[in-house]
Amino acid sequence: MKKVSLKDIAEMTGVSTSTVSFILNGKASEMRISEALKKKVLATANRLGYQPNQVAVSLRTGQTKILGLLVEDISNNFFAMLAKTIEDEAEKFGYRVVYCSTENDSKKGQALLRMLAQRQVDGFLITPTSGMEQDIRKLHSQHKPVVLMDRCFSGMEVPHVLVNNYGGTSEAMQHLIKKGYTRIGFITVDLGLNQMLEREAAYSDAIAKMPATKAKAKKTVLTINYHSSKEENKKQISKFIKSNKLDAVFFATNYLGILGLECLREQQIRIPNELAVVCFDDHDIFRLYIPDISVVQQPVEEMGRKAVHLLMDQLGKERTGSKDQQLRLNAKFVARESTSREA
Amino acid sequence: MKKVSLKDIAEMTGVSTSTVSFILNGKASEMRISEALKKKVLATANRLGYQPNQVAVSLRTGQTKILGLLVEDISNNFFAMLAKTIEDEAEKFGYRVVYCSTENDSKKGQALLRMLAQRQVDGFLITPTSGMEQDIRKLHSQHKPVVLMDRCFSGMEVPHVLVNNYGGTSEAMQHLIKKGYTRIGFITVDLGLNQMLEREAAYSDAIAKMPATKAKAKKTVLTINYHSSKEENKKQISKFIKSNKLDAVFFATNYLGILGLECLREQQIRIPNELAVVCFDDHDIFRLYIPDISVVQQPVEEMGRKAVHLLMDQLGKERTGSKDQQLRLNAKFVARESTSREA
DNA sequence: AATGGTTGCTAAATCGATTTAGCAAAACAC
DNA sequence: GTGTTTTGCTAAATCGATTTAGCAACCATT
Repeated sequence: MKKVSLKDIAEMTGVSTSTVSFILNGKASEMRISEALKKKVLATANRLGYQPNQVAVSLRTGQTKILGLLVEDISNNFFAMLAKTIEDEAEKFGYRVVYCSTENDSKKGQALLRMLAQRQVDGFLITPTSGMEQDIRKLHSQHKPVVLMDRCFSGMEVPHVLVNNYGGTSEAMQHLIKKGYTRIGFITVDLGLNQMLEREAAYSDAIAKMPATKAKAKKTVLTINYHSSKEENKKQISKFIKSNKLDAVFFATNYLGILGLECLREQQIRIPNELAVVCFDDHDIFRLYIPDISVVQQPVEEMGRKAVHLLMDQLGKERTGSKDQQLRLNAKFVARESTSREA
Repeated sequence: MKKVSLKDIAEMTGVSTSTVSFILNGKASEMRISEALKKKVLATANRLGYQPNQVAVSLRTGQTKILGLLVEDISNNFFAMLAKTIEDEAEKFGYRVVYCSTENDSKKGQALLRMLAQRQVDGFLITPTSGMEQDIRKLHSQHKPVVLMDRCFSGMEVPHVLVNNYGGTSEAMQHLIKKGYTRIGFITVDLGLNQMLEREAAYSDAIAKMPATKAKAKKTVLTINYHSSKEENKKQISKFIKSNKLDAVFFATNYLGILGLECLREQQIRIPNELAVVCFDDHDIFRLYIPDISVVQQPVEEMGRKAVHLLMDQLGKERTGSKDQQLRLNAKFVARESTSREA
């Protein structure tokens, strides 16, 4: 059982490949192919189990019907969910998605972008890392359809879908302050990503605006080194919490929060009585933890869907009303037990 | 800035496309291309930023250098980890991996298999669902390289990498029995997957062999409906535990365990004092939970690597010593707090 | 000067589809 | 019976690479 090509069917039925192609692509009547011949060709195609070679189709049509999705780490829940919604949404438009993880390594990111370009993907969906700015600019200048997600570069006119990091963080900070926490720390990561900076800015502003009665409130930030070992980072976190006598801590992203929980567990620090915890970005772990952890939820599905739509706009799939090419979606604070200490 | 092709370079430098192709593929000396010309072509290729069109290359060479990976659900941690190791390992052999999730839907699984075949992937890595048997047989009979992982069909001669489900489960059961638990329940899912059946068989055998002193020990199994709602399933679990007065429960796979934790949390059942918990397959949540959950760890990395190796063997990359085409790797029980009640 | 061997490069086929332009035969018009 | 249309189909170009077979031009040999 070898592979069956158009030519095989053509030879079997004694017609030309053109005719077979027309029939199989539903252009039989348009091309005035007789009903009898159509039936015959369809039947043998079916019998032989013909499956068109997409590689050849792509070469000829110039379309692969594939989108490239570049995320930080596909095994991180946030990106896995994002990938899933994107895949489902893209399918509705007849596109497949191939995912790649950059692991925050700009060399790897560049290599992957190049690889996707060589594979002739029809469009790019990217959660960029700091080193990718040049490459993305280049893609965009070559008129390749590109959409950025979750983060972007200031001053870049590329379409993107972001989250209202500032608003979500502010909301969470208000909650902590209202609950009477005064020594609130902020733990972030040194990737220079602008969504992290926005979250930190909201934190700083919230601290600065704290009622004067709580006079001693001060900005207290720990910036974790992304490439350090887990153990080293846990040590840092525990030292940060203890030496600053914090009563609450805000983690800027989900893996920091998870690492934090691991650290608190080892240090036997009780949540929320000894320390309140909030994390940006929800996760099964936070929902299931005892006590469950207050979080700022990101609109993952909406982000994925909107991103695909922005890309389809560029691919000429003119969905109705494609107005703004740069979106910002709202994040939502969800209060749970981790921020409600017993009176 | 349009796309640059071989032909463009050929015209710019005044040579034929053949020559350019030879040079860019490192066959310059083999084809006795003069050093001067080689330099010139390389220079202009570089200057124009030439990137070969992989679609064309694939069509011509008959190789896409792409492997298709079909898993149950890429957002499930186990499969995400598996995908990651596979991706890394495949890269060493010059292959890219595209992942797809079947979501245990055999229709979707078939559609994905067909799609991957049409895209001319060079090989398949599959965690099959029960409905895929026919399709996989067909692939194998067409001499397409295929490797199954995690599960397989009895009597199928397709290469695969499995886990010693029976051994891992037995080990966990011994542990529970030694700890004095007597009313041990088993919760599985109705997908008819053989790895689940093996785990259940180990459970049953362990119960049957329990010391006679613990006379009342009886097989107590709940089979969850995969497609039921989460709420319905939680209700089932809670009823199962209460009505059977269980003192320990074994979850056959990670999402059941996670669902179980959620359920126990809502029912305010304390672990391990009221109920001991063990789950097949580790997860961040189990490691971080308070108390942390005893699990049977699967050798994910090893499975991924071995699977790629089995596939490479079929692709003729003759790694040294490719002996057995059907592997079974050991699972390891890890005792944690969830199975050690206070005396 | 004829022969043979290198050297350095190219023409053309090929992979498997799509699509444009056009051809022969039949049908119709008058 | 001749001219025009319509019908039903096909030849050939094309996408962008790889690769086989082979052609000139030059050199060396006798």
